[in-house]
This record gives sequence, C-alpha cells and structure tokens, in this order.
Amino acid sequence: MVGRLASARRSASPPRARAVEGFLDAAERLLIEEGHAGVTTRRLAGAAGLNQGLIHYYFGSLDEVMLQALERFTDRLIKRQRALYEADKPFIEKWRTAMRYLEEDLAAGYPKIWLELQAFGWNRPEIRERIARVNQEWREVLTDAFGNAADEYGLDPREFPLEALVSLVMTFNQGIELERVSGVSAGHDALLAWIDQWLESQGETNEHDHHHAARRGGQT
Amino acid sequence: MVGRLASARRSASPPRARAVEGFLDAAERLLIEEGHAGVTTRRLAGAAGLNQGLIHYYFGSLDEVMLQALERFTDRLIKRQRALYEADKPFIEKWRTAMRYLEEDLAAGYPKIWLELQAFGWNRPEIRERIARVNQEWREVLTDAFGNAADEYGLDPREFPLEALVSLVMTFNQGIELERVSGVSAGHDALLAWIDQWLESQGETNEHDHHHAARRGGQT
DNA sequence: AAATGCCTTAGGCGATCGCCTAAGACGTCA
DNA sequence: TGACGTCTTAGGCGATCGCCTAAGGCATTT
Repeated sequence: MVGRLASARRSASPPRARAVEGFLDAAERLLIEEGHAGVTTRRLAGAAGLNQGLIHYYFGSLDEVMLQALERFTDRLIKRQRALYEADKPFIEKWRTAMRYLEEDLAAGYPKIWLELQAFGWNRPEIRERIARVNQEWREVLTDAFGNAADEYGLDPREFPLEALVSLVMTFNQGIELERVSGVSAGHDALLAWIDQWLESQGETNEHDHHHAARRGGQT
Repeated sequence: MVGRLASARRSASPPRARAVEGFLDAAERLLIEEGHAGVTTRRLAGAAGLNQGLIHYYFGSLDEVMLQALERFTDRLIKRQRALYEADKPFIEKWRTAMRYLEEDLAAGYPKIWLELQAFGWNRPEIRERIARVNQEWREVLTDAFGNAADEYGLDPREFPLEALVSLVMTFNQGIELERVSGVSAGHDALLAWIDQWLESQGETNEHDHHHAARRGGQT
C-alpha cells in the first residue's frame, strides 16, 4: 500500500473515488462479457479507460479489485432485498416485485456477475467466505419476510417449516439464475406462474385473516 | 509410463485409450482441486503423470480436453439418472436414492466438476450449448419420472403442473449444489427432510391407489 | 536387417499475465 | 516562486500460458 489520501479530508477525493468506481464498474462489465478469467489488469484498465498502473496504486492487487467489486455488488442486492421485504405491503406484492427484480436482473445480465464472482470464489477462500456471508444475510432477510408471510397466510409451521421454505426459495432462485446463465430457460415461466397462482389462491382462502395479519405485522 | 503393445489395431488401442482416460481423470481432479482456470496443459500432464505434448497429439487443444471431459462426465450422470428412474420401484424409493446420490456426489466433490464446467461454458458457446443439451436430457428424464409419480400419488395436474414441478426440482437441486460448492449448507437438511416427509405423507393418504398405480404404470 | 509408421519426448516460440518501478505532471502549501 | 506530497504515466521483469516442432523410440511389416 502506498498513497494515503490527503485531499480526501476535505472533499472525499472525487477524482480518486471516480477512478475507483470506474474500475469497479468496468469489472462488472467485464464479468458479464468475458467472465472472471477475462478480468485482467490490462483489460480492466482498457474497459475503464484508465491506466493499468492505477490498479496497483489504488487496489494493490487484482484480487482486491474483485473483492471490492463483490462487496459493492452484493451490498446493493442485499439493500434492495431488505428494503423490499421491510415494506408494509401484502406479501404477494413483495413476491411479485422480487420476481420482477429477478427478470430485470436477468435481462441486464446481473446474475452473471453474481455467478462469476461465486465461481471466482470457489478456489479463493477469502472470496468464498464473503459469498457465504452474503448468502447468510440474504437468508436472514427471507426468513424474516417468510415468517411474517406465514402469519399473514395462516400457514401451519409444521406443514411448512420456515427453514425449509426459505432454503427452497433461495435454492430454486439461484438454480433459475444458474440455468439462465447457462442458456436454459425451459420451465421457468411455468414454475413462477405456478407459485404466483398458489400465493394468490392462499390469499383468497385466508382473505380476512390476511388483513388482520398484514396490519398486525411490521416486523420484530 | 504405461504399457507397450501396438496391438492397438485389434484391441481398441489400450495404451492410447488409457492415456486419454488418464487425462480426463486428471482433468476432473484438477477441476475439483483448482477450478477450470487451473487446468493448464502443464498441470494436466503433471496430474496425469504424462507428457504435455500428448495433449496436443491426442486432443488437439485444451478446449477439446474440456469438451470431452464434459461429455464423459455428463454421460455418466445422465445414464445413472435414467437407470434410477426407469427402475420398477415406488417413487419415494427412487427419490431417496436420488437424494443419496446427491449426498454422495457432494461428499466426492462431483458437483464442483459440473459447476466448474458450466462456469467454463458461460463464455464458450460450444461448451454452453452442450451444457444446455445435458440439462434438457435431464429434464426429460425427470418429466417422465414425475409424470408417473403424479399418477402413482394421484396428484391433480392442475394443482401440480408437471413442467413447473420438474423445473422446481431441477432448479432447487442445482441451487443446493451451487450453495454447497460456495460453502453454504444451511437449511438443506431441513428442506430435504421436509420433502421426504411430504412424499411419505402423500404415500400414506393414497396407500391403496398407490399400489394400483405402481402396478399399473411401467412407462410409455 | 531394413523400412515403415505410430507413439512419445524435450524443448522452445510468441503472447500474455500480475506486479512493480522510475520519472514526470500536477496542485498546494510556504 | 520554490519545495513538497499526491497522482498518473509508460514501460519492463520474470513467470506462465497454449501450441507446436524436431527428433528419436519401438513394434510391426517387408
């Protein structure tokens, strides 16, 4: 490590910060277009329109770039997820928003970033640990949300154990992203439609309970 | 060093075939231990205990090694899956065997091979296409099996649409493998236990129908 | 024994990699 | 204006990569 920030003290060092963000943006683009093996110092500098020496100067190593890219990317996702499920809306609306996010993300290629970073981490303990932590945070958000939803729908926790339910949703979600990135989309629409319809039918059979539960439950 | 004998012509060229198999075995080992980026000609030759020139001589390129490794690996999986679900047993036994396979494979690190090959394919159209084809075969096997199982359990296809059910099973299965390779296993046991219990309860409520259906249904 | 042709080897070519350095540009102080 | 610390640059070092070649080993056929 070299450069300490001097002007950082009074103006958050916009040029440096801009360069750092530029590299992280470029890293995401390269992850989508080339995969994690395609993120080299030279290509990264080229994609960011900056000099490759800066990568060493600002980040120290390429691994650190990948780690920071992972942190920034996953922070965004977790924040969005948290905001969504903390909102005061019927569960089905949250679910539909989440599924809309999924479609939007797929269209934008974001799951490729997430999966490439995971693949990168499979052989780098530090990265893998961070991945596991993000996964854990995500699971916690869903556990909260689904716990409330189970109340809202009046589901029997013995018939639908929360932990299993959350794991099912997380795994099939990631499975869908994995398949899509590998060029497979067969059955996905049918699956999502099925779930949507099931949620809707549950909402109808428990109509009045639902209103009570929705009012009652913020969270905690 | 390997065996001599240029009886190649009359007995399927054992030395060459052995070398090829040796490289493919070594490739699988390297995929597990190093990831697809760790499969280089030199490391592959080292892991196989063979000369690196042979890779060019036998395969032409490293990409061809990866492609053949993918074909061999996926052929094994599909064959096993097909044999399992074509057997004449109650569905729950097949399912439990499949879940036992999953655990065994995870213990042996095989899903890492599958996922590394997928990651490798994300940026190589030829590989990706093969991945998609294997996925399709797999889905067909499950569609057959679950179609029969739905009969066996007397499930209403309107309540449990086959395509969605198959997609759910495929995606959550791959999601579990993905999470495990990334170091996450939380909730997996609970999820599998839940499914097992649900299948068992379905078997009980439809006990006699079940026997009829099991006798009735081979397949076709 | 000589010739043939498959098999195997060591080694090297050009390209690319991550990381680092030396030097100058720039802005901000005294 | 001169000194100083920060930022930015071009370029190069050693390592490693995929691919290929030239040369011989060796069993089989003449």
